[in-house]
Amino acid sequence: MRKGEQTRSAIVSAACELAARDGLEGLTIGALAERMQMSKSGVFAHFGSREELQIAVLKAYEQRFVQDVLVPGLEAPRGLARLRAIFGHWLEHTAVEAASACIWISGATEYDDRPGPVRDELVGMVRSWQRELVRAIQQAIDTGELSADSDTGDLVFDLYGVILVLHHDARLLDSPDALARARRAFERLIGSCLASAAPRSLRCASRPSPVGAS
Amino acid sequence: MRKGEQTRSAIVSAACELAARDGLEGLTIGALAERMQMSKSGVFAHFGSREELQIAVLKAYEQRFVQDVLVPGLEAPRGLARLRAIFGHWLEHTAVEAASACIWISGATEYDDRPGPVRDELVGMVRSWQRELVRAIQQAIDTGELSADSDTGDLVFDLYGVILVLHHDARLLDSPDALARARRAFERLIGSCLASAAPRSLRCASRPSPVGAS
DNA sequence: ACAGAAATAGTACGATCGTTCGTTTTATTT
DNA sequence: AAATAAAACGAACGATCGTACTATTTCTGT
Repeated sequence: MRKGEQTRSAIVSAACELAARDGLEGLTIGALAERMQMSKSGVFAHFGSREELQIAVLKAYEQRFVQDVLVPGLEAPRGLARLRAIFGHWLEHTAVEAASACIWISGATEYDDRPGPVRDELVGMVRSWQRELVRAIQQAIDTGELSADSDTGDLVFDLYGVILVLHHDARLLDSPDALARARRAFERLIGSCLASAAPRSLRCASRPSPVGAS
Repeated sequence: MRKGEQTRSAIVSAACELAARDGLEGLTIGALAERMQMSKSGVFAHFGSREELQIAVLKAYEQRFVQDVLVPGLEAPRGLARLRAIFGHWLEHTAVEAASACIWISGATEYDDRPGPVRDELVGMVRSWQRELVRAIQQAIDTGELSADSDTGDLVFDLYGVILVLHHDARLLDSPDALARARRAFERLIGSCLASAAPRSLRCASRPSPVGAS
């Protein structure tokens, strides 16, 4: 009963790499078996269906994502520092993994028109992550660092956009500037939500000069 | 000699719809033939290979995109008005087509790790479109409407991010607020680049209250 | 209307897909 | 060490993939 779980997790690990390259829909049991130097049926037996394999990959990815991005972020104190830390790790996760794609992002376009258990799982994970972001933002509002009239939904929307376009430009367009642009975009977004000293009616909009990102 | 081109364009048109649902990699000649009520070989003969079919779909999409977004945008006078018009049409194109995906966006994640002629074609189109955006932004700087120290590359990056996250949230998450959030994000981005009366050193960042989008 | 060309159909191929089933090997427990 | 359970294999299934080939139909120019 122990050997099984061991190889199963090895299979899932290899499947994550394949799915990062070819997408969850491009993940095939045959290719996975070859990579594991196992028979197709041997691999298949661990999951019972391809869908179960895809869901297992998604769950493994979420676990790693949380471990890489959220957990280290939670070490920073509540408020703007934590929000910066979380987004910083998210940026790094996205940029470092410019070599291997994010299956939440590739899965988004694969499954936005494909109902089923895999899509449901994916949507649940993304929603859960966005809820986590809302919480971090709200805490930064509660500490008074971000302005009280900041729209948390809008800010999550904007932050997610930065990650998506970073992923897009770095991977598809091979843009070497993408990470720097993403950092500046983040700083500008935060800057526009800062609870500044000036009353709102006196404020005006401008692009802040680049400042060191966390 | 005429019937051929006629049915070929009908095939491409149908292929666009299939590719919007299943992605360019999910597009199969068999499904396309069935939808056209033709034989596989009959469809195949028009292209010679699947890759050629995919490229034909990409070209057709670009043509429609330019017709829907750029051409109507060019009717507005050079400068901020034109930039607003172009982005407005782009938003509409993305949101209205929330029913059918953008194959540039889905293709980005499909081909960012898959070299070949299809990817090359896609990258060329996206780069070309981003160049068009840079031009529109530069004109808005030249007219003095946007501040001279605005980074056109950064702004294109940010605008693209807004479109990507709109596509993401509207289609995967079924978010009804996505379009409104995208409009606000655009207004904020433009606002941060406006050549305001105050000298740069006196400016401070803030989220502008929502204003009517074009 | 007829000849020639263009367009479509039909059939088949090898490959790969996810999946099933019975067998054999390997690991665990008694 | 023997008995039992778990795990991996091997072969085969029907389906579908893109593509090659030849035949047949349909269009087109005269």
